[in-house]
Amino acid sequence: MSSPHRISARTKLLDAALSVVREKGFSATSVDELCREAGVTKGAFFHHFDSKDALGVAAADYWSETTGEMFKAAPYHQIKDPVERVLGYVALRKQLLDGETAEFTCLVGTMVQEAYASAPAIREACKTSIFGHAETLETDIQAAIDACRLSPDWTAKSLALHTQAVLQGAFILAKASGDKAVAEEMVDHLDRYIRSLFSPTPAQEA
Amino acid sequence: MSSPHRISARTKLLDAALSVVREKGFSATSVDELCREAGVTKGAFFHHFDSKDALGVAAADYWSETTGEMFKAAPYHQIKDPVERVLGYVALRKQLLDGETAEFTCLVGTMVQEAYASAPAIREACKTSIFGHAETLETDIQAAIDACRLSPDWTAKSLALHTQAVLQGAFILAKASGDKAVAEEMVDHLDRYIRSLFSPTPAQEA
DNA sequence: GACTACATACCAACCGGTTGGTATGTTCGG
DNA sequence: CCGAACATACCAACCGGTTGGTATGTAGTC
Repeated sequence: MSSPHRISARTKLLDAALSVVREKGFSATSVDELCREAGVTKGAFFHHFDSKDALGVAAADYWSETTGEMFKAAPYHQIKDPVERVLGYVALRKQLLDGETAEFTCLVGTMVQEAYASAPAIREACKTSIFGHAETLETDIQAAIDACRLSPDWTAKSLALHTQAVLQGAFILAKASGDKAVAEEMVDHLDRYIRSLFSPTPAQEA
Repeated sequence: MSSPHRISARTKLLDAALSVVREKGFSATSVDELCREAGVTKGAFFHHFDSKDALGVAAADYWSETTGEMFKAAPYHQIKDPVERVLGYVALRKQLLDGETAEFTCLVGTMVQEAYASAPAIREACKTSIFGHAETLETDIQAAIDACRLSPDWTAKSLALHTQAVLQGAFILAKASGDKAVAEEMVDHLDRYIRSLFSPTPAQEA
């Protein structure tokens, strides 16, 4: 896997894929362009990946790994109160909406839109990435449900997925408008919704 | 515009674009395939559209028109209570999650992901479509705010856009999982959020 | 007979993928 | 410790098919 070489062509190609695919989409990105961006030749590409689709799968897995490590190391995990921990995650996601559009949007969310029907392997890798990340949130949400002694008519899993849906939708609106402020407002609504779910309401105090 | 001919090649091409682009994405859809699907030749294509990108813009506009008419004729508009009218829209969106994935997902949401950085004209057309549709909701949301005598720290516009973000995100999760039930759950969360915003809470009864 | 609405035939550029090859390890019997 | 046998990582050139786009022809309508 990790050879003692400086930086392998494989890693350079995956890094190139993260930036180029997020800017132009998967099918609009050519293998030649990926190689140019990575500074390697086409021979190197097809030495490491059987096909362009295989690169797509590897890129999704690479995305899961790198972002997974980043979220795992994030400070919000140290918040004691489980509700505040969930809100800490949301705050982090808002904070991450920085820089150019292609830099804060989601690789797998972009790819799955193009590949869900034509490239089953890519769709599966994207599903694993999104739903796997949601699972890391699910634990905290369940802890918050337990701490508040709620018996909601929604599940921790569905709320975890909802956060991902809001973020993916926010990315689309940011791309359409060219304005990340819109995405920030969507995250604010998500924050408000989660607070409402964990705040006692008259109806729930039966 | 509307010639007396049975169905013009232009319309056939636009209809073909709606289905093919939603299934394979914009750049993975070739002009040849569009022509094949529409049953016309390439000459007809470039007679009606200056370029493939121009077809993309026209398809986004066509999408705005057709879906716009559909929503305008929807029965939820006749609901008297403004809050229930907004919830009626959400219920309709949930109801529309039917059939194959490519049949209920959003053309412009799919296209803008690929074109936002490389095709400004397409991005603009998609922005107009999404934000224009949100505006039709904004009116009802504002009426609901007024009817409930709320002074919220969010705007009717941002909530209208939030509904679109949730829906777009729900489409992505449905594509990734291959399961529209996930999308339905996301819409349920949206419904719950909107109800919470228009329900009086202890904090707001000052 | 001019104009619109298409069809036919074609092209240069680019696409994903393959080829034959080299340079640099790594393995292991003697 | 040596060197044959093999593996890995990469490169430059090339291939057939497809791409978006064009040039030209033609049937029907005002």
